[in-house]
Order: sequence, then C-alpha cells, then structure tokens
Amino acid sequence: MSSDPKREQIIKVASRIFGKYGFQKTTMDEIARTAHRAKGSIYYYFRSKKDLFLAVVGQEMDTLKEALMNASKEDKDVTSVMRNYMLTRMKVLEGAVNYHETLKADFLETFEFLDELRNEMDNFEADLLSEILQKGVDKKSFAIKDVKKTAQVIIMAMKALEIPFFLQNKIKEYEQTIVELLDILISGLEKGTR
Amino acid sequence: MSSDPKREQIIKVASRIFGKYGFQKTTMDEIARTAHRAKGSIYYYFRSKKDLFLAVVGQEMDTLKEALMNASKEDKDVTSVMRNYMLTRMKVLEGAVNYHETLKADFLETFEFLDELRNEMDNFEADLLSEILQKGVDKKSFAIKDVKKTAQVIIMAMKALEIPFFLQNKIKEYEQTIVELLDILISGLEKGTR
DNA sequence: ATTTGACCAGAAAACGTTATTGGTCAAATT
DNA sequence: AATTTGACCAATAACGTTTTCTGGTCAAAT
Repeated sequence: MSSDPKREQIIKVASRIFGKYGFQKTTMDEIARTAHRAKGSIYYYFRSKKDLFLAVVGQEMDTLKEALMNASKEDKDVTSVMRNYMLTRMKVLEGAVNYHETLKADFLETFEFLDELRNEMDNFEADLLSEILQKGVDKKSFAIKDVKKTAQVIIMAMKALEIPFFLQNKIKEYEQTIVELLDILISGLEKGTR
Repeated sequence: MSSDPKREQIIKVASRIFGKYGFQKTTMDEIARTAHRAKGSIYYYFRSKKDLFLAVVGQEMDTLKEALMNASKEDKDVTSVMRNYMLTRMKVLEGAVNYHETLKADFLETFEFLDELRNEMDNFEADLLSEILQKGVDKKSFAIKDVKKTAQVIIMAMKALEIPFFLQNKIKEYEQTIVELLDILISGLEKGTR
C-alpha cells in the first residue's frame, strides 16, 4: 500500500526483532534504538505495538500473495499448477517467521487484532485456488462438484499441516510426506486419467 | 493387560480428575481423596503421577484401538471401510479428553514420558490402515504404489487435523469439511471408477 | 510535517516467604 | 505376604510486596 520509505524501514527493523524475540518479548524501545529513532517517532507512524506487528505480518502475507499469484499464473497443465501452488505456499510460509507466531498464539494468547488480516488472506486464497480449480474443471482435467467448497477444504488441510510443520519443527520429517499427500489429493480431483 | 479391579478403579477416578483439571493442576491428594484411599495406596499401584497419567491415556488409546479394529473388520466395500475408519477415529478421539492434553503438550511442556505410547499407537495404526489399503489394492479398488508409505501419509494428515479440531474447538466448523477432505483423499486412492 | 526524549501509569520481573504437592516409608491391617 | 495407611520430607508452586521495565503520550524542538 502506502510505501513511505521511513515507514518501510521501521517495519524492516521491527520484523527482524519480532522474528527473533516474538511479540511479547520485543520492546518498542529496542525497535526504536535499532532503527536509530526516538520511540515517539515510531508512534508517529504506528498507532501501537500491535499495529506495528500487524504491519510486519501483513508484509509477510503480501509476499505470500505475490508468490501465489505467480505460481497460479504458470502456463502449464492444471495439475502442475496445483502442485506448484501448494509447494510455493509451504516454502514462502517457512520463511514467514512472524506469521509462525500467530499460529502459536491460537493456543496461548489470542491475537484477535490479526483476525481481520487472517480473514482477508483466507478469502484471497479461496478465490485464487478456486480459479485454479475452475480452470481444471473447464479443461476437463478435474472433476469437482462445488469448486468454492473444495478450495476451502484444501486450504483447511494445508493450514492444519502448518502446525506440525512450522511450530513443531517437523519440517524434515513431514516435507516428503506432504508432497505425497498432495499427490493423493490432486489425484482425487482428477478425472479418471489414470 | 493386568486387570486388577482396584487398579482399574484408580485409573477411572484419575481419568475423571485429570480430564477436568489437566495433568499439572491435578493433585495426587485429590485423586486419593476421591478414590477413598490413602495416597500411599495409589503409589502401591503406580510408580509416579506420570505413570498414572500414562495409564489413563493408555486406556483411552485402548478404547480407540478396539473401535478402529471393529471399524476395519466391517464387511463392506473398501471405500466405506476407509471412510468409516476415519470417522470412527475422529469420534472416539473426540471423547478422549486426556489424549487432548498430550496434543497441547507438544507446544507448551513436553510429555516425553508419553513418547513410547504414542509410537506404539502410531505403529498400530500404520499396520491396521495398511491392511485396509492392501485389501483395497487386492480387490483392484485402490491404485497404490507403496501401501505402507500411503498409510503413513494419511495418518499424518489426520493427526495434523486433530489440533484445530480438538484443541481449537473448531469441531463444528471442521466436521463437514473433514468429511469432504476424506472424499477427496479416498477418491485419490481409487482406481478410475468415476 | 516530523522528530525528540522526558514523563507516567500500569504491567511485568524479582524476591523472599508461606503453602502445597509428589513421593517415601515404617507401622498397621487384611 | 499383600495391601493400606497417614505422618513426614524435600522440592516446587503460590502468594504478596517491592522494584524495574515498557507501552504509550505530549509539549517542545526541528
């Protein structure tokens, strides 16, 4: 959105520090110090600590959105696009360390102030994935009754996997397994091509 | 295993109290009081608090095992058996409140003393599900390259879903969606019968 | 329009004290 | 011999108080 370079610099610094210590243990003083700014200056750009964290996670989500859009635009068969979409999703999220904390938060504290962002991201994904699926249906590659619903189901499954994957550090254990799960899922969408 | 009725009664009482307050907040004194026994008496049957909790969760796992074995023995087409297996799994686990805490524990404290039980359960499930899948392959209903691996993949997916399902109280939100995910998965295993 | 840093109220950390809890065991009971 | 009991203990957790820290403000400066 608004790309004020000073604002951006603060977000960049904050992202690093939030990523290292998490939301709670990060202090606005440290962010200010690291950004070579007085604390009040940060409050000129951001209403509150929550607001700043929101901007940090929002940036990670923007990165994800962009990567997903590129993946979905690929000019290959729908099945490859699907697979690529999912793998891109996991890869980008792996680097979105501040997003990870919002996952943890679901159990411990609540980060209600992120709900809106989360909902927006969910809708974005549902729409984009629906498009891909619809393309598959149009090309007679996929056999799907309710495209929208199916998109939601797949997103739910992927979100559920994020927890063992990112929070329980089972990336190595799960990586290969997720690829195989994708194969089964995609094959489940395909029209008897086997 | 050993079905000493006194031992069983202690487990029963402990299960109720652990289920209500969780592992940490439950005291051995309260369990003893509720069971109308001196504390030392409980320590005659169980080495430690952990050991007692292990027995409680073990019992829940036994219930699950039995239910799963019954579900897998059903004399229907493999697809129905698969679906039934998964739904049974979710239904029984829904009532296994002490098992739920072991899920939460993965993030907060560690319950290493449950690792062995968990591994045993995992192996049990992998074997049972492999049998079902193999039957599907033999009857030419399923097309699966590596049955064992596929079983593991499906179990991984189901375990990942347990967290939003049981810990984040999203049962109602997810119930229908899980059924639909199962449909896609099963369809992904089937041999072009569509 | 933007930056600064002293300032404040409330939150969290630190700390010493008290109460509770997991676990033991010698003696009593069955 | 197998089981039960409850007083007992060391370790941990809960509590209450004091001190420090932190999010957020704001008048003044740039």
